[in-house]
Amino acid sequence: MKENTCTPKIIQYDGKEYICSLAFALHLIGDKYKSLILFHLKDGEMRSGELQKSINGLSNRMFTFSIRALENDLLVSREVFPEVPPRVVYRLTDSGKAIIPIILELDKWGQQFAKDHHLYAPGE
Amino acid sequence: MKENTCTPKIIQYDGKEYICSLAFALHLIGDKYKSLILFHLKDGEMRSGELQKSINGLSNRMFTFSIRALENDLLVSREVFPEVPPRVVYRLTDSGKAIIPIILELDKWGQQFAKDHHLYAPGE
DNA sequence: CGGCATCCAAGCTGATACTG
DNA sequence: CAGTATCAGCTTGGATGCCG
Repeated sequence: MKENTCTPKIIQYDGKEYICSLAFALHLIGDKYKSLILFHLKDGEMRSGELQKSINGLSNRMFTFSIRALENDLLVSREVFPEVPPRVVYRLTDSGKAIIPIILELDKWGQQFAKDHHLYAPGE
Repeated sequence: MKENTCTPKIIQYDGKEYICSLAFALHLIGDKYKSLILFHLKDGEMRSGELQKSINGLSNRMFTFSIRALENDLLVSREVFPEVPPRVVYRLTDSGKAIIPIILELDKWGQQFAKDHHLYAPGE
């Protein structure tokens, strides 16, 4: 096997192979909306609709898709209350909580980069 | 504007809009191969072919595409030596170096997750 | 209210062949 | 050696409509 990949251990998950833990981590949270969803759950549980609306430009389809993946990957847990109308609440699991500091760092880095390169929209 | 996005400041870059610095950061490094490339440059400059071969499964087309984007985003710099055959060397810029610790954290998190959930391929 | 299914357009990606 | 061009298949993601 190749010795010069980041962490040269093959990870098998959900029928796919990842060449290293970094590639795997990116699969888990690197999608367009996944880390945004995790970010918004950092302060505690949220209702489904509330969570979806909190992310600008997130369609219902992609929200369902992303939150299912996060749930399946055990980063988020889902609780359904048997009421009418139905109520669904999402919260972070321990693995999900563990990644929040990294996401915050990434956010900070993005801020710094945007500041350094003057990318903030005028008037914002 | 929405108040409840992660860092509620619109970033404009390269003709696109990002709802927050986290979404922007993920655009810069969240692709399948970009952070792997950055990771492999962390210990110093590398030649083009050497860098490409260091990443398992990276086609020439995607390597060119990714490294061009990283260069355009000022995370990587490129130096061409006027020789025959040609020699091209890539290295991290300061912005690129600044993100390495975050990538390392992400890698570590992925390792931990894989360990916790027994995802490492047998015999690896 | 929560969320699934279908359709379809747009973008991504690998294979291959080619240039300086 | 480094990089580009073209094409075809797959994936992504939004819009819409429907169900419990």
